[in-house]
Amino acid sequence: MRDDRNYWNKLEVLINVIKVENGHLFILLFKKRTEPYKGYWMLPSSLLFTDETIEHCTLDTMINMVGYDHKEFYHVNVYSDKIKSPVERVIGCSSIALLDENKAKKERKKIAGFESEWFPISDLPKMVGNQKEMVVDAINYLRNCLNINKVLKILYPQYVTLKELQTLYEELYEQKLDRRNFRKKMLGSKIIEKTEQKRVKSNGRPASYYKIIVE
Amino acid sequence: MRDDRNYWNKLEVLINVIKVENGHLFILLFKKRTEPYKGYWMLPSSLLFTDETIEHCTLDTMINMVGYDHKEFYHVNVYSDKIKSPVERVIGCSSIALLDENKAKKERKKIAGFESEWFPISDLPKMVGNQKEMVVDAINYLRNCLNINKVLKILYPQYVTLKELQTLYEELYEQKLDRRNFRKKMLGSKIIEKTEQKRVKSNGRPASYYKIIVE
DNA sequence: TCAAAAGTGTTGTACATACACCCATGT
DNA sequence: ACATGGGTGTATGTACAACACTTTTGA
Repeated sequence: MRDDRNYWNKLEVLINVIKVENGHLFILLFKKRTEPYKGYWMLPSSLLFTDETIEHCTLDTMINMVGYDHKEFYHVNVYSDKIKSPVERVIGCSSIALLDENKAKKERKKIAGFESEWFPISDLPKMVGNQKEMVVDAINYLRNCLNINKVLKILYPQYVTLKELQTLYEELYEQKLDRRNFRKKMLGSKIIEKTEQKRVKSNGRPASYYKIIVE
Repeated sequence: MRDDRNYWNKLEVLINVIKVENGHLFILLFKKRTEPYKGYWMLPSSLLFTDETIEHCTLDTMINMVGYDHKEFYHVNVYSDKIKSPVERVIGCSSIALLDENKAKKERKKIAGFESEWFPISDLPKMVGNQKEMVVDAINYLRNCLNINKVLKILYPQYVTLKELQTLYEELYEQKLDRRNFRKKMLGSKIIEKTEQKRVKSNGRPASYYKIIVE
């Protein structure tokens, strides 16, 4: 039992909380108020208790630190090489939480003592340790490993305009698309369906809302 | 420092060592010789030392337990919920090692005391704990997350026949393909290039060898 | 000369691209 | 009436699917 000590390690879970707004992706970061890295931004995270599952710890962090009632997470990667704290090595276990549009707009409970802000994924602030690399990994995971249709269904549980979808595709895959061809492709692929509702605000002609139909 | 104890956890790395033979994928497993799960098969694995990186531990396991000089690994997932040992929870950190065809044929040093065998990925034996699920996850990762062209380049560093490639595609994506269309697509996609060499053995007409050209 | 596997060509269809004009609304 | 963004159609090219016959080898 004594030489078990050689195998003790600390872990923390880190969450890439991601929302969409007008087709643009944003990530929720917290400002660090103590040294080291005072003033830098960081992912929401918690240390993993002995015998606790990573899933449990992630959920707990989401509720108690981030303030969303959200249960679906996607594991991205594990980081054991970079040293965040000068005292000891902590293994980082990073995941993605994809918020649906309505949840992101309304439901968050702000937690006292944590200054937080949404950042566009294309314009991240200075971040603690190797966490910027973690965010890049998470976005790549979103892009390459997750099924785009399911992602859309999660982000837009009710309805969405074609403009928003196109912006999202363009941002995610980093290429401009022709509006007319994009529309044809989306409608032809049977993953969206026109509704009778229309967007109310808007400058020019009101856009129709479409429903995402997957599975 | 004392209450740090609440955060101590044990980790083990596990490796899905995968090779290809005649277009079919195989995984290397070891037979467990002690209870619990005596006689069941398991992934090569080691406990992670304090402060050791996962990458280092994985490499070490590859050399000392598996017997290949192999350096490229792809992280798949982390498992903290299932209990493999009745005594305490160990967090499993699983990765893939894709062996190139020649290495898999020749270079392995057998390690004393470990009975091992290659199993087709479609026909796994009874396995320790939740490890069969880990293998399924790894194959899905190979299928969905890794770039197929790079995978081919790794598996076949020198040359390959179109038949082998087609078998591999069919096994990985679980669908039959038309031989003529497959050939046209591969040759048109510029990822392979005909060589002057031909396969020597073979029953019927000898197949040309093709070189995989990526990047 | 036969069996076994490799190699080749044509045609129709579906999908992607490129591009220009009309429509519904708020100001 | 005009500015703003939404919505539509057509022509062309490219990629893929379906399909049957010929070639090269070993036995």
